[in-house]
Amino acid sequence: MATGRTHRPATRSRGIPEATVARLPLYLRALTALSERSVPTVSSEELAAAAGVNSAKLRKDFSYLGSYGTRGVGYDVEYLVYQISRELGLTQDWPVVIVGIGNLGAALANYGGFASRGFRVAALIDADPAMAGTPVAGMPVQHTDELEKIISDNGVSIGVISTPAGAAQQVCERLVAAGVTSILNFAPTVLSVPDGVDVRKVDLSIELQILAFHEQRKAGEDAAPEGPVPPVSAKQQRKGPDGDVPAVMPA
Amino acid sequence: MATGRTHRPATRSRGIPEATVARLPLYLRALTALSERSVPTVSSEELAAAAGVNSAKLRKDFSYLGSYGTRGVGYDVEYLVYQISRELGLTQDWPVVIVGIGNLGAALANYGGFASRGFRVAALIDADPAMAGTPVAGMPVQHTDELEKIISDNGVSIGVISTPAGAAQQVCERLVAAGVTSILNFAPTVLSVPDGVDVRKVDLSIELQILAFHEQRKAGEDAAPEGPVPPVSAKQQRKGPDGDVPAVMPA
DNA sequence: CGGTGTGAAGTAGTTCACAGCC
DNA sequence: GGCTGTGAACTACTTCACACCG
Repeated sequence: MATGRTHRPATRSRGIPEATVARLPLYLRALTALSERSVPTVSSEELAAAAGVNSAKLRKDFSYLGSYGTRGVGYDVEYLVYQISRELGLTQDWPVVIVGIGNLGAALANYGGFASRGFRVAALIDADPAMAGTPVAGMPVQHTDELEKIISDNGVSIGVISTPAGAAQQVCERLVAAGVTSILNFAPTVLSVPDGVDVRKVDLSIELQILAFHEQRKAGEDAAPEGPVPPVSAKQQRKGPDGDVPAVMPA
Repeated sequence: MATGRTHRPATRSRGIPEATVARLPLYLRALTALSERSVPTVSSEELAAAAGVNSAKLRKDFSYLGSYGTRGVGYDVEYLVYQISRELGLTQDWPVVIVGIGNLGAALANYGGFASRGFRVAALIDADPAMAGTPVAGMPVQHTDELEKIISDNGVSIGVISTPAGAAQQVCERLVAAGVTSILNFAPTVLSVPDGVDVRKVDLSIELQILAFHEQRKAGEDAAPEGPVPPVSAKQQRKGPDGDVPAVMPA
């Protein structure tokens, strides 16, 4: 999964578990597909399969929202789409700004999945004056100087950061100062934000590293390559978890 | 957090909890930064702050890898960098292919964070013959026809899918058939794969939807807009979780 | 002392299995 | 008969708090 989060750990919003919230968009996507094919109802089993989870989990998840199904029948597709959309807050319009219009920022600006879910790209912002004017995804790129004005004029509360790592914290602070309270961070840095501001992090290289970990396991335990980095100083014993770390790197 | 995962739930790789694995790249990044500033040792407290977690969690995480710290002192930065890299399998070279060179694929191809961690982009693949030859990030884009040959010639075991949703499952199947066993999926679809293949999913719009959920809470419970979608038929009672769902949408 | 390493306690999330309703 | 909704059991993860060691 994409990863990281920074959350007030108390006040778990109105009793819906975080893990459930994270799956609602998945259900919503599956339901939307069914809706487009004019399927009137689904069972938890079918919907779970489409969303890639098991049916007990799905039923438990829905039970936090209310009793929206019909025993012996299943769930009404249109009705559930509406309920989940409302729960997620997608029945309203969310203006977002994207800061940092490099390759990734441009990809985000062009990404159709935003508009289709109540998210509206209110502005594209970049620090490079040379980009100003050049349209990306049919919108003009505006200069960072305008950031505060754009945020307040448009009532933006969600910001996307796709700048280089070095610029991210500073951009974050300006966004927050201007009134943004939710941030989606693509820059490979830990952002620090005041309480009350949510940060979600998407980190491409972290995802690959997690895959590499599992991939390595599949390949079987090969001998580790020689250990180039000695420890602080001579030590007596290093206990590896269960017997790797041959005899190479410590002592 | 980026999201989704598809894992053999048994065989939790050699006893390192999945949640810990997901944080190792974070620690590694923080350690690398310290290493570049030639800091010789860190305490769990300092490192935890840099990685954005609490120190108890960090110490527990490291305890799964082995006893790599020194009581009263902290952790040797270089040594830990090596241990975590090795644990994650980053001491070896991982050739990856990126399939689907649209905006996002191009962004990924240009992303520096891959190369710096043992990941090498072995090929860029796209279905559009018009793209063949046009270099992206200094590499030629190759046609999908070559996919199988590229995978086996380069011994690729990790594939990145950044195609449109409609093409993703088919691409996935070809990758798997050709020998790929780990997939990072950016397409907004649930991929189905045989056992033994890992899929991680990064979904931009899901992350925004999760933010919107929390954002909505902060704004306070406003009246929900009128409910445009009636349920299956007239019903007696709908119990919302604790008293929303005014009187509008059911019955 | 100071800071790691870790059992024990606490909390969150998942799965089971079945009562209850359509 | 079929399928939802949910307590109860279980598993995973986190946090506490302190023994132990450099």
